[in-house]
Amino acid sequence: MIKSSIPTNHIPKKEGLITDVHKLVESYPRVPITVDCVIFGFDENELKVLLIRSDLEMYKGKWSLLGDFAADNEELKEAAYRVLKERTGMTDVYLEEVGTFSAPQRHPGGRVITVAYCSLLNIQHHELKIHANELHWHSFSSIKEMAFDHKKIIDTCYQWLQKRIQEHPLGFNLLPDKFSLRELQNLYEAILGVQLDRRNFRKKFASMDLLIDIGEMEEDVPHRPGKLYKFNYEKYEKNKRKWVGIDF
Amino acid sequence: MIKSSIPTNHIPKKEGLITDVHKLVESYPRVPITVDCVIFGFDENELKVLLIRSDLEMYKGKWSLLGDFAADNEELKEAAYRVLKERTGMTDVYLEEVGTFSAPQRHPGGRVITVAYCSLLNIQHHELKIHANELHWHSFSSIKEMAFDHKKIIDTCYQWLQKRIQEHPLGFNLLPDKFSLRELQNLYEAILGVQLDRRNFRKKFASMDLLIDIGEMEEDVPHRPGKLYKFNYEKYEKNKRKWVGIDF
DNA sequence: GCAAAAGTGTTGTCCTTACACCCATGC
DNA sequence: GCATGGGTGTAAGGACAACACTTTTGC
Repeated sequence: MIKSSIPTNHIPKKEGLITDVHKLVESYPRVPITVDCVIFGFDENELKVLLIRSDLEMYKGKWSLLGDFAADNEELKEAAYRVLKERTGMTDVYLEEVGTFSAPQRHPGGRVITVAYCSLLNIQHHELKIHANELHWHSFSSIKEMAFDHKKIIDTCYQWLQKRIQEHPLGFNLLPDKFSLRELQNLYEAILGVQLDRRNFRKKFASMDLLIDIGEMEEDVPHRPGKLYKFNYEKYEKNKRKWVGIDF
Repeated sequence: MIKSSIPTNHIPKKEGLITDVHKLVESYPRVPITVDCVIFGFDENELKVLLIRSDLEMYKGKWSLLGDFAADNEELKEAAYRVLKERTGMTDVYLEEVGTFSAPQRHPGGRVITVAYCSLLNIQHHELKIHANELHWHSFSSIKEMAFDHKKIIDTCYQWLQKRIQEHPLGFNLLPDKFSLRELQNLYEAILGVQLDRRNFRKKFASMDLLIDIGEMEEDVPHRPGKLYKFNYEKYEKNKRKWVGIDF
C-alpha cells in the first residue's frame, strides 16, 4: 500500500535549498477538490438534513449533499459558505469542518477529494428560498442510499454531531428561538438515541443557568402548555468551558 | 468575500442530467494538495515534536513539519503514512486527521492545500534511523516560528492533543511500555498545563483498572523507586467508551 | 372527569477534591 | 540522617440517578 518515495530532485536548488518555489508547486500533482455541506435541522421530533437530487445521470433519483468544487484561491470554508448561499440562500450559518474524504474511487468521474462541513440550524428560521434540484429537509433516519460516498460522509457527520451536542450546547441551534424544555429533551433524545429522565434533564439545564424564561407559554398544544425559554448565548460565550479533567 | 456562482452549464446533460462524469471532473479547477504530519513525543518531562529543516531557501534555517504532496490516486492518510515512512522510517504509527489548511497564500509558491495528520508515540520505541534535513525531536514549548503556516498547524494539533488525552488514554502512547505513575502524571501536567494532585491522580488511574503492575521498579533514580506499570490495551479496547451524558 | 404532559423534591450513591503522614531509597 | 519522591486513607461536598405525586390544560 505504501508507495515508494517520489524523487523531488528535479527542483532547482542552490546550496541544497530550493529557490524557485513556484516551480516547486508547479511540479506537484493537482487534484480537483470539492466541499460538501451537511446541514442538520430538527423538526417534528426528528433529525433532518438538507439534501438535493443528484445532477448525475448515473445517480438519477439519488440524494446528494450540497457541494461544489473549490474555486481558485478560495479558502475551503469560504467555498462551503458559497455553496450554502448558492444552493439555499442562507448566509447566517456557522460551518465547522468535519473531515476529508479522499478515496481514489469515491467519484465516478475521476479523482476528487472532498472536505465535509457541518452545521446545525433551526428550520423555522431558515426558509428555503431556492428549490433547485428538489432541495428539501430530509428525514435523517430514512436515508438509506446516496450518491457518491455521501452516505458515509453523512454518517461521519452524525457521529460528529452526537459528540458535539454533548460537549457544547449547540443543540439550541437546531431549535426555534423560543422552545420548551420538552422540545429540548426530545432533541437530545432523538440525536443521542437514548431516553432521558425528565426531572434530571430539567434540573441539569436549570442548574447551568443557560436558559432564560421568557414568560411565555406554548400554545395550541393538546395538554398543559409548557413554559418557553430562550438560550442565553452571551452567558454561554463568556463561560464556554474551562474544562480540565480526565474523563474516560 | 463570498464569490458569485460559477456556472457549470457547459457540462453535457441529457434530460437535465450530467452524463459525462469524466468531463465534469475535468472541468473542475485542480489544486496541489499536501499532507503534513505532526508527531508528538514525550521525553525529559517535555512535549516534543518531530521537525525537519525546511528545504526552501526563503525559509532557510526555519523548522518545518514532515510533509509532501499527495500522489495521484493516493488516499491522503496513505500519503501521510508514506511521508512518515520516508522521513523517519517509522511504519507502526497510528495517524489521525486533524484538519485542512487552505488559506490561498499559505504557500509562497502558489496555492497549496494541506491536510494535517497527528500522532503520539514514545520516543524510546522509535529510534530515528533517517536524519535527512536534521530530523529531530524538538521541544514543543520552544517553537517560536516555523516555515509556511506550520506554527498555526502545530498549535491546532496541540489543542487537538489536549482534548484527545482527556477523552482517551492516548497519553500512554507517548510513554515507554513500562512507566511509573509519576511519569504518567508528568505527561498529563505537561500537556494540559495544570498541576494535579498526586494522590487523586493515582486513585483515578487505579480505579480505571487500565494499568497492569508488572512487578518491576524504577532503577537509577535518586530517591525511592516507583513501581512500573504497563497499559492494558485489551481492556481499553473492550470498554472504549459508552459515553452518553451531557457534559458542559 | 379523563387524558396528557408540566412541574417539582428527596434520597442514596458515586465521584471528586482537599489534605497529611509514613516509607523506601540514594547519598 | 537527610533529602527526595513513593505510597496510602479519609472526610466533605457536589453531581448524578432513581423515583412519585400534584397541577394545568384541552377535550
